[in-house]
Amino acid sequence: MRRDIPKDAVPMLCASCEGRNKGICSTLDCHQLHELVRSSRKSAVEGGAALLGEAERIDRYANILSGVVKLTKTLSDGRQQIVGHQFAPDFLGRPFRAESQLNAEAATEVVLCSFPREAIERMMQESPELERRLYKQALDELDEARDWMVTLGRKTASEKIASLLLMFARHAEPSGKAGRNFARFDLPLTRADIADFLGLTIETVSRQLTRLRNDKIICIENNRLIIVPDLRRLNARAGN
Amino acid sequence: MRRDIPKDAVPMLCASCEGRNKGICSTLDCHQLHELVRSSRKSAVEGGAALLGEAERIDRYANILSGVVKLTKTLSDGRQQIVGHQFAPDFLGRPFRAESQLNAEAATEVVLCSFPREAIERMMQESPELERRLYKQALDELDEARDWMVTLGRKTASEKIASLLLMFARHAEPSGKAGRNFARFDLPLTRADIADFLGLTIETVSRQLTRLRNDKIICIENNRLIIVPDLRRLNARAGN
DNA sequence: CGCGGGTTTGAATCATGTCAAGTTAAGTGG
DNA sequence: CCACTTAACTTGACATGATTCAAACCCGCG
Repeated sequence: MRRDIPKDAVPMLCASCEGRNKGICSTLDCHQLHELVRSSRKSAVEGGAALLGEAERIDRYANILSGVVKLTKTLSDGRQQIVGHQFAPDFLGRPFRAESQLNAEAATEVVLCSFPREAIERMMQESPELERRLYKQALDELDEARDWMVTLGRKTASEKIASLLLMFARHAEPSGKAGRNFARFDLPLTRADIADFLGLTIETVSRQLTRLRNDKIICIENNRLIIVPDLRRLNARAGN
Repeated sequence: MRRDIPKDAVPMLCASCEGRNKGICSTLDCHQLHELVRSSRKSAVEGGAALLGEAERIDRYANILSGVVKLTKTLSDGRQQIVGHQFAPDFLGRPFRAESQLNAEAATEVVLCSFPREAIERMMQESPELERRLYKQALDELDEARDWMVTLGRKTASEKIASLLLMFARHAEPSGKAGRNFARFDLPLTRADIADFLGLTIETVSRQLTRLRNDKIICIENNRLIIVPDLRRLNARAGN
């Protein structure tokens, strides 16, 4: 390996990186970090870009440094369903499987730090902390997927919309106190995306959004910026 | 610890146990197995029994040795959704969280081998193989949950029913060649369970089942035993 | 100015839910 | 062995929420 960089310092690339602070890299020591950096690659992609296709070979995993990624699945006749969203500093990838079972697409502009599959898998062998960290993320994603199953299976259209807004309100809130009762955020999804996520049509999404607006639960500016004056009222609409 | 049992032998309890062969215990050596056995408890519960309540403290995890467990979530007004099923030799539990976010209920008679939470968590620290095994199960469950999200969000009632039957056909097939094109199995769920899983009503479930029967895709005997003469035709109905 | 993507709105249709009877099958007790 | 009960399931008629199809709108951009 290389000698010229002090082993006890964090690589420059990582010093100010969110992945390093909160993501999976927080489990790595300086040595491991240096090793990973050697094969890692930082990249930015614009919204709408495909990151990974269904049944495609996976050769790189990545950390999401900023932006929102949507995970989708498609039926043979074209019906589509979003099965999850990932935010910084999530890890993007499905260890132990060579082929992807879903599509990953940038919903907004996304910045990634990617590394070869083998690098992560080797490091996972060496570092139980890393593996545990990944395990925990998988469990969290599982909890989340199951929550959405309830929403998809049992909620009405307007409850679905309210639930979605609530999720983004929680994620967008710039780690402001959790107790906050109002929210203001950019919806990173088109109506079509929302429909795909909630198992609805764009028309129904549109109708329910205007209903929420008429009832003064939300304000919509520029079709994208959402303002929720009273999160409790929105929560009530979400059926929880 | 005890001395009279040779450390290099598999504990009697485990010798013929499915968990030992295919479950998480397959990652443990004899020593670890002996340690776990000391605090483990084998139990059988009849169908319908609650294994774990929402927001309940978790103090024991378990291996499922036989039977089917259903995992459910409930909205405040009583609407219910099944969010997953577990079969032998799955591990039942949610590490790293003291409170359950879901209900677990025996769908059929179920035999469990349970152990204290701490025992597993300690052993997870010691054995990366065990942790990896659990991680893999979590990833599989995540894949499955996402598959069902597509079904819940985008499929019609009859496609949902067909998908469910297909899942049970796959799980029930006693590891007969995967290439098998017909199946015969006991439906371990009531119509109400099916409805709760697919986000439908029992009436719709009943109607779609009779439709499948009229179309000769399935035969139903005793309201419980399902025979599928041609899995490909069923698969076509499932919208894949 | 007009063009196109994303969005909203309206009216008609359809799938699924709701409500209400029946049916079947499995006890249970006389 | 025969009521009687009960739970699970089926079937029918009707109501309704969501989709479909069609049209209009809005707004940034060439």
